[in-house]
Amino acid sequence: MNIDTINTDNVKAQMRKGILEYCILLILANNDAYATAIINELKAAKMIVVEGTLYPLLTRQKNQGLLNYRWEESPQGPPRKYYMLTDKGRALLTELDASWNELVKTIQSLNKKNNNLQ
Amino acid sequence: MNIDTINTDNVKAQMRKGILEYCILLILANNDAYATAIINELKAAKMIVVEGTLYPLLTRQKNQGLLNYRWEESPQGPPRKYYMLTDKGRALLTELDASWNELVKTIQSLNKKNNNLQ
DNA sequence: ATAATATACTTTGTTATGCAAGATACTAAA
DNA sequence: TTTAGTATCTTGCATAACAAAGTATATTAT
Repeated sequence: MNIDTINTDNVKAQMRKGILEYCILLILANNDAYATAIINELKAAKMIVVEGTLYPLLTRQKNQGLLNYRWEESPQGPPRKYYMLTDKGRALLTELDASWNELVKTIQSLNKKNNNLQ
Repeated sequence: MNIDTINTDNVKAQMRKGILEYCILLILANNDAYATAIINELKAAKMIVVEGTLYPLLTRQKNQGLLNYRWEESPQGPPRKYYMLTDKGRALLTELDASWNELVKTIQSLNKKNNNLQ
């Protein structure tokens, strides 16, 4: 997914597909985090995500320049890759916030129509 | 996507992928409609969808027993396939409404965290 | 008549991506 | 030195969104 594509026409269509990416940016906007912590946070929010999904996604976002990472030693076990938002990532997050709000409104309006007629 | 899968564990994960399906059920809950009309309604809501996406999706939902259709003559042009919700489709729509609300709350809570810390 | 245009449905091939499953690697404790 | 726990990464499969082309029907213009 190209960041420039998101910004133009089909924001909501891209939002539809990008909710997981959006959630990751939201989590990282709060705190730098490593993959397992992100998975746990998503699980706590009842959004099941597995490693085979998350790792490639983080790599993709990093390659797009949305994220960076640093290695940190763990109190127990192998070192952890802590991801953090870049400026570009923060900029995209701001746009995705707007797209998300639009999507919510769109679905509200589709719902409202039904309520009016029932 | 299996209707029984949706109802159990990973509602939000399925919701993420199923927003377009959700929108179609929402539109059809309002009025029976044929494909071109559905596309226009989604375009009006700035959710770009093309024929190559919509037609297979409608067929899928019909095969799952969520939709039925009837043929209707058009004032101009070839006959139209009007889709309508089945009872099963309405039941799923009710569940997806709940899942959607949960997803909105989840993202609100991820957002709230950030606001509290800034 | 018939060619052109508009409308509508369908199919094909490509690409992307979510996931299950397994592989690799580091650390600590038994 | 083997087991258990934590963590990252990879592979192979299935699904699905899309672009693009194809098929079919009806109307209008020539």
